[in-house]
Amino acid sequence: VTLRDVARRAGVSIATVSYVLNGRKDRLRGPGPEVTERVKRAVDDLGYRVNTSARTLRRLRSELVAIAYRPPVGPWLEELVKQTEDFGARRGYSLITVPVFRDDYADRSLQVISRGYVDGAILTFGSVPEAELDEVARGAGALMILDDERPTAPGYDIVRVGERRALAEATRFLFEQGRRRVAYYAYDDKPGLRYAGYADAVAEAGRDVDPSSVIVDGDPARATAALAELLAGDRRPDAIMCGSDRSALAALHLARELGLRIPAELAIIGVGNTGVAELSDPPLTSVGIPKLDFSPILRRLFERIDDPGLAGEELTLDWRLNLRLTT
Amino acid sequence: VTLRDVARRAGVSIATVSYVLNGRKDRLRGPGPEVTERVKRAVDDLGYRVNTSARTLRRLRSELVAIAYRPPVGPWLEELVKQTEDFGARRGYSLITVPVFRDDYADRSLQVISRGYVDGAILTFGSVPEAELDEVARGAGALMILDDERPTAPGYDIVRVGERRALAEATRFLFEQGRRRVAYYAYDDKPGLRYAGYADAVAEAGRDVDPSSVIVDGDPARATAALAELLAGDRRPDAIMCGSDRSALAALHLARELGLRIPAELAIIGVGNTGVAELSDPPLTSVGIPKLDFSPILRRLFERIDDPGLAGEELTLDWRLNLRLTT
DNA sequence: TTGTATGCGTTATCAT
DNA sequence: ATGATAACGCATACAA
Repeated sequence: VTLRDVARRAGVSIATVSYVLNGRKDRLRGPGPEVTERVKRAVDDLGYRVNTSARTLRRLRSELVAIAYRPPVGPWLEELVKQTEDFGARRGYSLITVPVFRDDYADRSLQVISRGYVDGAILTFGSVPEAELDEVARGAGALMILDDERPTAPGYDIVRVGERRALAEATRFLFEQGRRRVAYYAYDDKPGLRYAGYADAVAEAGRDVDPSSVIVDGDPARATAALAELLAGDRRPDAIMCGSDRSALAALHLARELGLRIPAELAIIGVGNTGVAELSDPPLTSVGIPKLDFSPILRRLFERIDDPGLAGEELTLDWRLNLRLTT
Repeated sequence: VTLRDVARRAGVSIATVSYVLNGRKDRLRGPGPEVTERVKRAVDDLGYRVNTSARTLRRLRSELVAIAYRPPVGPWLEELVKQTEDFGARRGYSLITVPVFRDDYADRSLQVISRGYVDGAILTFGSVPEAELDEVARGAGALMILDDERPTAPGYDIVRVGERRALAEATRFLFEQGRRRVAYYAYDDKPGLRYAGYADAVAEAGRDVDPSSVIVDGDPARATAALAELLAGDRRPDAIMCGSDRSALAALHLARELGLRIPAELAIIGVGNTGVAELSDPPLTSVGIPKLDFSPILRRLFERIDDPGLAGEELTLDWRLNLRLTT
């Protein structure tokens, strides 16, 4: 059922139906109340729904933004999604999210972005494989890329969080506290920027990274087992820099089971500064933005949707150390 | 840059360009290699990308499916998303997900589904407010609704899991084990079907629900505090039926901190039968489908995409009690 | 105030 | 084997 059907039924033209439903740029008021009434009834009777594709084709706007993400999701992403939904709704936009589980499907998953169906998109950390990014970017609408390393370019904006610097800073803090053996513990498949920041600080302190006190394992169960062994061993660390709040909470839990006094015998720092950090017992010191406020990013994204010609800008969402009771 | 630009550049008609890029219904082989080559180069040179809206308008297919969900997400949804991405990819489909945070934005969030832009959608539990469902359904393509209560209808399929029955069964199991005081513990804003199942079994056992041993609180921190108090009190339960695996793990944790022997002094059952249930220490008894396999649902969804006239069917994803070491 | 007619970019049909 | 052309459904400039 299309506009034509409605028009026929209401005894008016297609243009009038469209006018009633969406108004017109060149008119202030709508058609007369009697016509309006007839049209609206016809719409209801027939159960007319606008055809998104036709409208988008005509308007060159879909009023849709997307967030690409790579599972598993954490509270951080959830908050971004929520704020984007809020922010967009006020401007008449809807939000979809695009999960990217596997690199070999990534191009297909991202087509909805790379083929320009959405007016704007936020590509969160790790959601787009390096190899695909150019391809995605050249076909997309407004783009906001969350990435610490990728260089800026004219077509899009980039958001930095300074992971590496922030983790170095946190690790440095532990050394300055007088900690001697600072371990690293993360649920990652392989060491990344966060580990690099840790390693930076270790090197800066004039030490070598001790491989036996670095646990990087994508499988939480295996990682936990390794950590338990480390904590029970004779070269027990007196601090753990963790790759996430989740792993930090697990470490905290383990440490308490072993009866270690926190932070006296063992300091723990997480990453993300998610809500659970504040609520844990004891509250967890964590690296991250103090308050999850993405409005600068969203403002900029919608600016760019309105004006695609904007130069590429570098935004920043500074991560820093949020001290609580585990350090 | 459109097909016309490419055609001009390659010195062929737009029909030929389309032919090269997508084949034709009425031809088996493609155009000659020389033309093909010219067209492909023109496409590369100009950076042509198909316009999704135009294609969808013409084809009456977007090759997109959606999953609507209500945050927070659990492992269950993540697995569904992953399997859908896999399943769809084999059929040339991409997946988007539609988060629905707030009921007052729900209609807007769901527009991408209700306005028929996706060929099919899975509406997971709680993602669509009751009041919106008809509205969404009438505009959508193929629909699969995960819901235990909504009646079947000709336009879509419904998946039942039998939450209420399954929770009653689990609770009954606890009574049959000889447990006397079975508490209920959930991170929900208000009692729902799961609680109802618990209450059914309590009534069936000829008892009254003891309000002091029912903890239903959307805030995990508050809920945990309440449970701690309950477990420390003089009317300590000897079993806890939990509303999720997550809350069950928290209860398990708490119980162990209090030094309770599990399952001798306290039995715990979770819901979801997620991966963590198997991996916890001790492994958690949990209500859910034994293995997260959504292929029957997906098969049916795509069947319906191919043949929208199909009658409404009732699928089932039987939840049952998966016994492990906490009971 | 309402209607007519055009074009958005594609694909499918029919003609060459 | 390739091309011309007519829709797909909608929004708008322009005419009435």
